Amino acid sequence: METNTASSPNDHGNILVVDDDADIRLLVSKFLQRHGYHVHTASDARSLRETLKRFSIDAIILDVMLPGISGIQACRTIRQTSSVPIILLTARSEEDFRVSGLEGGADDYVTKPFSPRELLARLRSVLRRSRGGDLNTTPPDRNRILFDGWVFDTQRRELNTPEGVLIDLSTGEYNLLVTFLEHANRVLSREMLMEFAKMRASDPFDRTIDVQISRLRRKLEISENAEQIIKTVRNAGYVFLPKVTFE
Amino acid sequence: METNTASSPNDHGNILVVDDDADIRLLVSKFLQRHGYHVHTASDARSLRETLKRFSIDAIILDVMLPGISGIQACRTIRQTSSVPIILLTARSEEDFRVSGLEGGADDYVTKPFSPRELLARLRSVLRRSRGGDLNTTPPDRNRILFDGWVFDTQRRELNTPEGVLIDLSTGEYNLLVTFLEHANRVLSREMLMEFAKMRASDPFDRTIDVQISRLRRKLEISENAEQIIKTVRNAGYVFLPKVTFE
DNA sequence: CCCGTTTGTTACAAATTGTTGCAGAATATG
DNA sequence: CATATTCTGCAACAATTTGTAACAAACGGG
Repeated sequence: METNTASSPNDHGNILVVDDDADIRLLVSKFLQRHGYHVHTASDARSLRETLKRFSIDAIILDVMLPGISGIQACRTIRQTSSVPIILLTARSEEDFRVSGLEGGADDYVTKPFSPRELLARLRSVLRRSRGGDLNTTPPDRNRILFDGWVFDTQRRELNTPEGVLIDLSTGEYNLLVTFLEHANRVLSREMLMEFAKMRASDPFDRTIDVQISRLRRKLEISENAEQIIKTVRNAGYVFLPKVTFE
Repeated sequence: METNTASSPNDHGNILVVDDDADIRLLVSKFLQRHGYHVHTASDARSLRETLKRFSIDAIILDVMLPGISGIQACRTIRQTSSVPIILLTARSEEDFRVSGLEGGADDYVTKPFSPRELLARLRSVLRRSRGGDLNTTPPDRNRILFDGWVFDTQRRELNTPEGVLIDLSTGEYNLLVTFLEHANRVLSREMLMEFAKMRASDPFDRTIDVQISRLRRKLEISENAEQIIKTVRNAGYVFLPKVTFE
């Protein structure tokens, strides 16, 4: 078991990161430490249990795929003895896990590959709700997302321009935008985009995504705000450029 | 038998949670405890009886599916010796249970998967009526549901626009709206909608639900309030957009 | 049994998404 | 630097999915 409890100026709480991939453990740990959290790590179910026994943990970040045990199982096990907030890390195309994960007692989930910024937002939200004692009362509040002055309401599925004009999005445009927002500042391949945005299976030469991007861009250009939002990366895919703020 | 009587600052009463699924017992217990109730739990009919004998219980939350005994049976049995309020937990597609459950002496029911918020609302309502001593006089008062300024009275089956105009709904429209309200902000497939809204079995190409949605929408558009309420999700189903408040 | 109301069916219109082709941009090649 | 090659943008069209009017069947109250 690794315990990585480097102290930080302001202590926002003890977080336990559980993942069998050492890279991810390290990445997440460093990031959270920089934001004032104490971080413990564990790589399997056994060390998870031990850490929970030995330390007072405020929240757990848990990969759904652990060697030997599913994250859902782990989730239930934890829930038998504790109501500590849990955020699941799910790989793409594991929507089933996300649903059953929430049923299994998780409080929120983040899809890999995730932006640390998003993870942080979710963590804060979960901790806030946990302290308020109403973790199960309110659903995960992933509803308002801001970028470049735009406001996107995921609950109402509406998009407002910086000028406050309501733009309406088709289902496909909505799915695509959500995908970008959840993986902002990262180059997404056409393949990933199609999968995340729930489009139907992609032949290698499928240009559907290009057309959908084109349609989304047209709507995002309506604003005076001249900044480019979705940038093409030749031979790779597309990136969503603006800084994204959750909630 | 488990007894889980952690004390809470304000004591709102002793609740007995009966379910064979440990996860649900735990989830519900924690939640109710956080809201100031003493919680006892039982996993089968025998421990239910024992708990009732040993403690003064103010309300029972009872899963209809218990190993060895139907919740309805349990309900009747309890009623032979007590008039304690009972809330049934029913899985979906157990509509029969809901009806016969109320006949069997239950005071209200909640359909799984349920929001803890809704359960709490029902529990409060049942306790309030119980203390007033008029539990059998008045039907379950799951009556006021608010969304986007609209007021829906399930008892009278009436819907009022934000302007206060009364809209009347047919049975089918009522069922559909209730389904949406109980599962707001969630994409519901046509299949689920048909099942929940008690329409007759659905062939894969049945468009009945679309037509019913269309009819409901027409009534919901009467208000000046231009906001869209039910949104179509292509290839998936429909979502009810507004935030819903039970009271 | 009649009649008004509600619900189910069907057909066609409208909206959305997928496909293709070509023009133009970006990059590689000579 | 000129040209060839590859890749992307997007208009135009095709296919799919949804909206809803219009009609038929089923229901319910006298």
